[in-house]
Amino acid sequence: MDAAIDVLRTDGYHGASARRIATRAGCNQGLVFYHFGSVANLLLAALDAVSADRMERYSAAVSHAASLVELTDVAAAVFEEDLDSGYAKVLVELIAGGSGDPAFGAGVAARMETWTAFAQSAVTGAVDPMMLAATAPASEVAYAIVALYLGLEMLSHLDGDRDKALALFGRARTMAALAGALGIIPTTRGDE
Amino acid sequence: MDAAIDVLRTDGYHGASARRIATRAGCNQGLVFYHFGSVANLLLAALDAVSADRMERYSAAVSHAASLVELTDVAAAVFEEDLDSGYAKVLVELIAGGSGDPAFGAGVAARMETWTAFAQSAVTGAVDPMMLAATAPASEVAYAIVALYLGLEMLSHLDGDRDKALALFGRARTMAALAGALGIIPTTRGDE
DNA sequence: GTCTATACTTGGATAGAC
DNA sequence: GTCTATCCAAGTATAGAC
Repeated sequence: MDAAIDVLRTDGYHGASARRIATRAGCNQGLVFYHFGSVANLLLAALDAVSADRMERYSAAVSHAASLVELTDVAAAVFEEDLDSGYAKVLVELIAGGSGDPAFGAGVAARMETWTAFAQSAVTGAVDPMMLAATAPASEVAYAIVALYLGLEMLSHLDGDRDKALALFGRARTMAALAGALGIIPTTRGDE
Repeated sequence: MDAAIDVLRTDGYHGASARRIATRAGCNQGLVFYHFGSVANLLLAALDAVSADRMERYSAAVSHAASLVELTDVAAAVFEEDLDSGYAKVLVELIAGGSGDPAFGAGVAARMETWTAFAQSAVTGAVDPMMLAATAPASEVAYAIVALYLGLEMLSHLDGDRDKALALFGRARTMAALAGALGIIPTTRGDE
């Protein structure tokens, strides 16, 4: 499974064949089918591993953020981690590659809901309920955040330029600080 | 080329082989290589055709929008068109599938810049320069818009649910109307 | 320009020895 | 559980007849 993640990272969905993964893992190609039944199952299992790993990191980072400004800081930090570590590529490759096969796409879609749920809880925890009521429900905000995050990861590793995306995180930070200074939003967040 | 677009739409990047495209076009597989040299070149040519087609539609729609509210309306309309017509799928498949091959990815990335440039001109045309100066430069806004648009298209055709994305466009419309009513932004836009 | 035929490669998946 | 060996399908690309 580590080999599957590694191959996805370096060779993409297209290159993630049973043979290549097995070679990377230093074992035989037949074992993929013995243990996972199919390559698609192995890739989904790899996605689960990556998701669990990143979710742990995200949860820890978000729980330490006491204000919206700090939240934008951790968002920028984990975003950069995703790009540097190649986890972003793994996710994007699977989302994109999987959209061809309906069954595989459904599996990926189900795993994305974990992330929208996480984003939603982060939003409700960090933003004033009054503010949400005046603008948009947390579920919509969460969906938009996940979509934006995904789009930024795609564009960033497509043109190999992470600076544009990081500039946006910096911009969000500035605006959050401004909103806090103006008293529009609280500078510390309440209990979740 | 029409066949290439059609195959990308129905079978995705994975299924877009020379054989299948040729079959769809009712001709022979060898012709792909005679006319385009490789499958990748054909796909890039198909992307150019789709992009030109959609750009024409987008430009016409945006030029008719006289206010930010109307701009959100046309954005929602063309977004739904993209999903229904399958153009969104073509784009997403190529972006995602192409990220595996560096050369192909570079070709796709170059074609994306056309869209960020378009988004930037739409932003500068529709938003008060004072407002931009106070928040973020048009280039950053444009990049964010393209990323969000891309992410929404991916998520929408991944889970087969366009309602969540369309709800966001409706929300943007409401907020634009609210901002206009409060006098934060002008209700009609100036010359470009 | 378009076709047939073909060489070559790679991939998914299974059977069976150990 | 892991290996070798193998089958079969599908892909890219080219050569050559027409």
